[in-house]
Amino acid sequence: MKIFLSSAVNKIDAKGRISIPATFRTVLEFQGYPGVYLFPSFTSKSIDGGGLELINQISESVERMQLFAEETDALSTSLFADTYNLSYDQDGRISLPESLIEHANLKNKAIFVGQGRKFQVWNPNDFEEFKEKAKVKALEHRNLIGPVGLNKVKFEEID
Amino acid sequence: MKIFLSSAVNKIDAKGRISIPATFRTVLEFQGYPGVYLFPSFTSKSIDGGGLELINQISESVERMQLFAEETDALSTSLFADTYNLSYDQDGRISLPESLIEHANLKNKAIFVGQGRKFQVWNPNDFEEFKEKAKVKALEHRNLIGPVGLNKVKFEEID
DNA sequence: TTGACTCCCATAATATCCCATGATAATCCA
DNA sequence: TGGATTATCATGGGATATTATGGGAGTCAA
Repeated sequence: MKIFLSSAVNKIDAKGRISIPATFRTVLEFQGYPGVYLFPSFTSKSIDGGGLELINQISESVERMQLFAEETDALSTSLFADTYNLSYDQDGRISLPESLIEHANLKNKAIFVGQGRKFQVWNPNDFEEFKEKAKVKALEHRNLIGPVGLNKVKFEEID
Repeated sequence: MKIFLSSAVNKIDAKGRISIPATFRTVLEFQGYPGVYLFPSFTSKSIDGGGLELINQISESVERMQLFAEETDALSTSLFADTYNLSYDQDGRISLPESLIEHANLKNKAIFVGQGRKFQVWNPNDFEEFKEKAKVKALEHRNLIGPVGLNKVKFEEID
């Protein structure tokens, strides 16, 4: 199984384009579709991204939930209304929609952060901040982590 | 799998025409028919829209209720009487019927909102309101969804 | 005629295609 | 092994295509 690993800072050029890291494109194409799915993260000022597998998981779970019509509308709106399916050009670049740029506070650089099944896109500064805060939190919970000193911290969102 | 994703605000021009977003047209045409099905939403002041797949799903579920002939009649009447099958011109525009415009309180702009297997058309202002409420409602269900459900952060040591 | 509705064309903004470059990484081979 | 060649990648920019939208001209019915 191929997953999204490591991170990379790329430029947003004058036309608003940004390269998706080649390693991420490999994963996306492995999933059977030459494009990427992006939506604002619910929990942070960043963009969540993934391929076919991610979007399939989401829509299947919506279908399976058997909600009342009203709730289905509400749920599928907040899931799909801000989700974009962008196909990248032959150089691997996409142009991000305005609403995602705003949500993630992106200027002229963005960092792609691998997170296994999905990845995130951050303003590099905001991500550093997030990392710092997370590290502090981790230190507070040091006793849960183990006997050895904390060298680096790996961040991963789980359900 | 092609589904209705993302959202776009388009203008209703002096002649009453409005463009269906190109991405939505792609989905509609993928479903095998160059046209769109529209009907007033039961639960909100908006228009429900979709292609062949949506209308097939609806008629199938109506037929499955044949046991209760009377109610089926009532239901199918209210479902189909206000459903319009509009084909768009070569520029991708339709003219909305008066009854739908009224139901959705449309003025000179409308937002097309992707919801997976269907989409909705709203007055942009009304939609903003709905979206806020939808977010709250959706959060109640999000933890059941899976990979993007209410995320916690997991801390883990690596070398 | 008038008004409603096509079909067709014009346009401006944007997105995409295609090629060039410089930097870095990978490969090769004497 | 080390130096040179080749690939790969991110990025810049010109050319082209697509999209939303405005408006003209033709059709049809009342």
